[in-house]
Amino acid sequence: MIEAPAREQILDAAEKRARMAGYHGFSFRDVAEDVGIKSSSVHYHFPTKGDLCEALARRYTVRAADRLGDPRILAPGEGLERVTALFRDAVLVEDRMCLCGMFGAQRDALPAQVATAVSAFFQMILDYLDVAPRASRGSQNPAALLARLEGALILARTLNSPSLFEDALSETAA
Amino acid sequence: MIEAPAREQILDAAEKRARMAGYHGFSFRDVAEDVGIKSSSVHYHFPTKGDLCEALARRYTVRAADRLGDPRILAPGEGLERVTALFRDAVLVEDRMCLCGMFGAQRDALPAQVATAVSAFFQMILDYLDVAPRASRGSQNPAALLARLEGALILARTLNSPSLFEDALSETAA
DNA sequence: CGACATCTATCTATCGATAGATAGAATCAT
DNA sequence: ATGATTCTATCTATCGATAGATAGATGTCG
Repeated sequence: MIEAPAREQILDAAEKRARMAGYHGFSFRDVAEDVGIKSSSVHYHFPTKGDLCEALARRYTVRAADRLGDPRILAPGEGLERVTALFRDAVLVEDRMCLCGMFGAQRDALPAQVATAVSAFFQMILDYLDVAPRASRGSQNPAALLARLEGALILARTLNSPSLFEDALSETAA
Repeated sequence: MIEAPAREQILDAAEKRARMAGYHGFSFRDVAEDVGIKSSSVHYHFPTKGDLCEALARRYTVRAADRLGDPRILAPGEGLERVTALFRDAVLVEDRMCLCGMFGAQRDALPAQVATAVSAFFQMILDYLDVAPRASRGSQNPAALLARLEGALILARTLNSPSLFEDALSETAA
């Protein structure tokens, strides 16, 4: 069993915690204990909390973009499906909030470097949906879909009802 | 100029901060300084942070319900309009996140009493939309609208674009 | 009425715990 | 043995929370 590099383990632990409790809801010590090292070692890899959370948001964005792939080569409607799948996994598989949805809600309380990285995530998704072929003319505007996905995540998790996530994505009442 | 009761001033300050930074993003001292008293005086009115934030969520729910009124006496489509107006004011007038959207995102890191009060807010809105007359048959399912509003709030604020809020509410691409 | 008691709301001061962050020694790997 | 990494140890600041004192309003009762 090959150990993941410490830097990645730190990011994994920090992402998990940030997606549960938000920027101010976890500490260097929390992350260090999760990984099994000392908090000063976390500071070695990420000098400040802003650095750590900026890296978090960037990695989150890159991973999402990788999974989404090139939007120009998709069948009509598939872009929408792929973005939806990202958020469906967050609630059904990971049972966590979207990292950037969480940070975005707290944007007034974030270091600028983190807020910028979070903006980049949203812009990436919006651009992707804008370029991806639509299923029908005028269907699904990017901002509307993304907003609904972020909100559905909050709703389904708060009311403890994963099925509410799907409800919130359908046009007609449940 | 009649001073508002200390309890209300405390709730006002705490709500403002909670809607900017989340549950862990503000302290008793922050609130106390905003009001111009000592943190121990805040504890007098709200013994624990859970008590304070539960009161926050309850007041938030009552105020929203008051403003929404009785859904049964509304014209078709007006319920939807009224709920939308609530969130539009949050982004355009108050420039703050929805308190319960913020807390909901952090539900894993909240005292149970707060999480329960937040659930009650969402349930109140969903019930309201469910009872209010729809504009057309099968139009707008409650969970979909509420999700989109919460998400639109996050999106518009993160990307620093109030107009994105309206974009996210329209069906067709901007 | 006047004296005593209670209540309300705030204060000062402090608690133990934890926050983010840093310096410098020790250790590990190449 | 050099550079990368982790450690021990510590700092300052702040966290939520509590204790005890106080001032002033209110209430009770002889």
